[in-house]
Amino acid sequence: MTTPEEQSPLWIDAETTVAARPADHKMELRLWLRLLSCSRLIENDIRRHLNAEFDFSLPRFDILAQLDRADAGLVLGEVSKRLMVSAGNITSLVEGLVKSGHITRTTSSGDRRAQVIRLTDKGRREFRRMAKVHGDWIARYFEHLSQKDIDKLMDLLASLKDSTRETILARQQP
Amino acid sequence: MTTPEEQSPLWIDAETTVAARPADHKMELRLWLRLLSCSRLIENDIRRHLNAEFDFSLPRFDILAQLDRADAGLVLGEVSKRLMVSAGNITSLVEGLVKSGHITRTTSSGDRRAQVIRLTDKGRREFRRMAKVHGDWIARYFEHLSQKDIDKLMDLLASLKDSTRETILARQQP
DNA sequence: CGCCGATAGTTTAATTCTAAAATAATCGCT
DNA sequence: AGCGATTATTTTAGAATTAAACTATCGGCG
Repeated sequence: MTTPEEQSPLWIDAETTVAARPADHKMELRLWLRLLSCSRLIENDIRRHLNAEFDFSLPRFDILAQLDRADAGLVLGEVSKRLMVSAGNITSLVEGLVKSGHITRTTSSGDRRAQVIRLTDKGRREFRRMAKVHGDWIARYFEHLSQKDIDKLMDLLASLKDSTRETILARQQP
Repeated sequence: MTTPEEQSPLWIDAETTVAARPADHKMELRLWLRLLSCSRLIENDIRRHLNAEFDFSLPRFDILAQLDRADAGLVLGEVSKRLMVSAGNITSLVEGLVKSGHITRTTSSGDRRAQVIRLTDKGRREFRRMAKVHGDWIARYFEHLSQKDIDKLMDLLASLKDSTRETILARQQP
């Protein structure tokens, strides 16, 4: 409680835990920034590749990727949720993908508010072609990590995702 | 090294390593998607908060954050590099921050091409006020993780960043 | 049935972002 | 000194993004 911070005071005992430290949160901030920079580094590189080699944008690719796993198609809201982007954003991307012939869009039979989108044959063909190369790029970002590190990272990120979700939820219902 | 992937084919022996496996790269792809979703989850939440509580945008906040650590100010290119966003993007954000009185911008004395930006008193004051709360938000995303997990995650993300950089560099010079 | 709150999408306005071309200044050489 | 390559930034055109207001539909309940 009375503890000075980041200078690593050696006299901190085992009871002086995270919660008991003063609220500087320097460690967590650094962790977040590190996470963000990994993410941007990779995302930017993927975007550049996709543009350069296939003349295709990353958000468009992301939508096709969601659809490739969903044979029955997906409702727009579901796509929005999975990609974690706003609903309004999906509308125009979908419009473009319909126009370019990669997907179809139909009103759900059960619910006339809902729009279901599906890959066309062309869409699936082109997505698969890109996805093959895309998988190779991705794997290379991790190629200097051991399998053990990769497994551990998987675990930790799963925990982080859970932790974050919980935190966000908790704040919405006090 | 010997780890089977998610279908757990028990017959894969110890020699069937990453390199020897067929090039599906499923594991790496999942890892990347998990990293991305942690990142977006947190980033979106921070953005919402900053907007709701301070009526300030995340990219603007990010620029102030860089400047708060740099008393001598920063050259635009350096800001662009650190935030990993394109140079053209910085130009207009800086313009806005100058207009709102949070930063100043002067031509570098040594190099008339370069523009140096610095926090104004107002900018520093307002940034610090926001940063205090911001630090608290961030810490909460990690609050369900042990200190050990946080440390491990720090390590692994550092390795990943290195690995990724190496991969990206290697591709540019064959 | 008929209203009412919730849900699915779209629209709108404004911001953020990128890639690529243009501008301007510096640096390294000869 | 001056030329050519490099570097720092700006401009441009267009895509992606969000929040918030709006429209249409659904589902439940009196």
